[in-house]
Amino acid sequence: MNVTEVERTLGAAEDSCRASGARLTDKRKNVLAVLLRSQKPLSAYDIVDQYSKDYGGPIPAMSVYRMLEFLAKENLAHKLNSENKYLACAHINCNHHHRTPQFLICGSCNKVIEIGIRPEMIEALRDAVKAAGFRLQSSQLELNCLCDNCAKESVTTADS
Amino acid sequence: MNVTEVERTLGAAEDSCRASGARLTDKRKNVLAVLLRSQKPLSAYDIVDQYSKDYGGPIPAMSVYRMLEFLAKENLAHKLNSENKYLACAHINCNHHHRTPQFLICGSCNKVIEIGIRPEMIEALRDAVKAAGFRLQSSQLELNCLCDNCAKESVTTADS
DNA sequence: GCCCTAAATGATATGGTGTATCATAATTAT
DNA sequence: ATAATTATGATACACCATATCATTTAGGGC
Repeated sequence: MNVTEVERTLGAAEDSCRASGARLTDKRKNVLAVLLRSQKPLSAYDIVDQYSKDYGGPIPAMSVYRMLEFLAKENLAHKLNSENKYLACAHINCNHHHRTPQFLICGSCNKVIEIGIRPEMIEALRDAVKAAGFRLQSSQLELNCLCDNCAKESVTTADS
Repeated sequence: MNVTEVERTLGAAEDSCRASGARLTDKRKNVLAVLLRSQKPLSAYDIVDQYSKDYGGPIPAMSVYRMLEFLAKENLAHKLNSENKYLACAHINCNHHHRTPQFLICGSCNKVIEIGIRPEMIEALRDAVKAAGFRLQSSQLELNCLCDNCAKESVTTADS
């Protein structure tokens, strides 16, 4: 995400927090900015490193964890449970109604995209779970994939 | 799983390994037995602890990781990526054709069951992923759920 | 503005998780 | 029997996550 987009998204994040009465402090905003500028999901310690590069001073890992927790609660960031990494929500700008996201994770280049699977499909999943004697609590899915780019390369590599 | 069932399942595991030319050593079998006797998924270090209780001596964590890797490759155990825990495959005995499993994880009591979602649903998921420019690599899903038992209790608690 | 309270951040310590590396033991094949 | 492969042990270390207590900062009522 380029600088302009980051700025605009941070503005939207501020609006969103103002609306919900949450305090988007400077450091929380900086952590969000680090996520927004990253092309890939980051671990808490990745963020610590990048933060100190971007903002000229260290930040305690403990604080980063807390800020990530805050951002997740405000729906400004998501946690990838399968990787223990974090990424900015892809819809901070949009006025989309917020649905639980699904993530496609490229196992080769680690690129991740956030999608929204058709609600009917989620409902079918919910039914299947119910039939097994459980209740679906979260429809956040983290799917192990290859992006088309890496899929193409692996074919090329295999052929050569 | 009771003692008799464990014995029978270990026998099936031996058959399976013999068929594939893999070596199910005593310790690997013991690790599998620990998983079979457990009602819940175990971390590698949980297994280290339980192993030393059950077999009267310590086992290096490093070895447990390697044995789990072996068991997973032989489809005798599965890894829950979202929890970094392991459980025995539910179908070692059955002659089921082996499909990629899906797991329902109770967020309250940590009970986990292994299910097989209808292939058509998996295909629909695969299509949705493809439409987003990715290819689904694994159909192993780990779904955050409540088991009916815990769901009932939480309702009761809420009412009282 | 001042004080009080609550919220946010910092500092430190600690435990759990996972892997790299090299050494040793056991198994298999020739 | 010996060599090669595979399995296991031992040690070290890096990373991940949280608990705890101290300190700073922000907001609300006066």
